[in-house]
Amino acid sequence: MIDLKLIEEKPEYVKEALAKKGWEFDPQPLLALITKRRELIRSVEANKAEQNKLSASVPAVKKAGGNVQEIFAQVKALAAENKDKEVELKNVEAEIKATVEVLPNMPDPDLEAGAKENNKPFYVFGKKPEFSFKAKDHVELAESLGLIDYKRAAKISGSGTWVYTGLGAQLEWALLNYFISTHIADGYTMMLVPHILNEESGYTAGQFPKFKEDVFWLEDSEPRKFILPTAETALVNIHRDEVLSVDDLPKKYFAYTPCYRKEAGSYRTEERGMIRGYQFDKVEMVQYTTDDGSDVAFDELVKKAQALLEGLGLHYQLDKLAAGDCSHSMARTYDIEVWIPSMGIYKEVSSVSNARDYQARRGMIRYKDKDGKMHFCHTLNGSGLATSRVYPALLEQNQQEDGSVIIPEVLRPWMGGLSVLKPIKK
RNA sequence: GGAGACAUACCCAAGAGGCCGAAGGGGACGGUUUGCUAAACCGUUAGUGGGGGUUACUCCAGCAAGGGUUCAAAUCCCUUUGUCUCCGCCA
Repeated sequence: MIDLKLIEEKPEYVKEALAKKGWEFDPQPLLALITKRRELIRSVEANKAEQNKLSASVPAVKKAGGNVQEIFAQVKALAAENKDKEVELKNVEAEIKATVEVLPNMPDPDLEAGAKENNKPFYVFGKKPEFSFKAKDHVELAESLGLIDYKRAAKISGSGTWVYTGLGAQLEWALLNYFISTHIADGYTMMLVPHILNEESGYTAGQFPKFKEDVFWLEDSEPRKFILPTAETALVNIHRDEVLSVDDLPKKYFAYTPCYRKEAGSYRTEERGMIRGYQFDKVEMVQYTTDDGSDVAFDELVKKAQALLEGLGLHYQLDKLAAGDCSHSMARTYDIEVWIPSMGIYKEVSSVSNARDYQARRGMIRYKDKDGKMHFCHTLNGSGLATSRVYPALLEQNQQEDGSVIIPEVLRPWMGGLSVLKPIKK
């Protein structure tokens, strides 16, 4: 949520910032509502003060044997007078909220305006592997190595899914273990969270109301609940409606969960295999920081995500996203994109974002500074990492002429020391 | 899933229609005493959100949340949420 005060004080500034995200925002109607709200409050509260004063005098008047009925009538009249305005005030406040809550976060000033095409890769690790043989894509590799069963997944679930089998499952688990143990070593607190969340959690994270169609909803839960599309949604709500102490910040968490997404209509034919599915595994990092601590935290999260990929020895590029490509709730996002040889493109494996106080305002996540003053926290999140693109990249980038795939050294402890995946004979 | 009990400040807890923004205790903080610690004693300790005012200050809301009854609600009624206990079911 954008600070209402800021909109009121610098409407043009907010308007221009949102324009960089491709969002048309006309502050005038909102400003009119804010003025209206203030007028109503003034009038409604003056009336209430009058009512309170009269009511408070009742016991004394009673004791003195005065006419209490007269006071009752007066207060009743005042209340009747106020009624319409109170309703109007409520409506105006609801309207203000509805207007502001759908606005995306403002991008940081240094971001390029515009969408995807203005993203700027600014760091590259490794280089594109060159194959002296005809390279296979990851679907072919996964099947020939006996790692993944797409057919049976379709049978038991449907398209957009897969089953990790045998060493394939072990490899997936090895990746997750590698991520998890790294985060623990870096001092992050491990969390295992519920996968079914209530609506407020989606609201605070900023996924609602705008993206309600993108998640899976449970039909028979009351109130309605949804299945998390990312562990961020859970982690960023852990301290909802809390006042943290400045001494406890930053708080550093990570969680492993599968992520469930509808991905309605987004399937593209070239995105075969596990590039895009309804369910994928991800380890997610989240930090809560002070309002001046989020830039440092952001750099740390980006470096951590990079380090994970570098540990695997995979070629990737680091992208600074243009304003319009940043997530709805985010002021700033860097993507780490791994090279998928068969597709000839880089695909996102990690997205590190700084929400600044956008989520904290929605969820009333605050902290008290040394002087006892209240501030909104800043929240940040970053994947560390999603396996569903790392896995294909790993298979494809590490494939050998004989169809085998080298297992990165960091994963071997969880693979029983195995160093190479070999094709299974049919 | 069924039945019941409960929800008050940092914690425990009183409170049963006006005298309650809320007793009492603990804790925390400050002070006195003390060679230090402990103890004792004294004091402070409702945060928050929203109006108004240059300030002093003042008003409105707020006793889980949302409605209602009433001139007046922590207190009565309804709904929701959460916690606990018992029963059923179950990994």
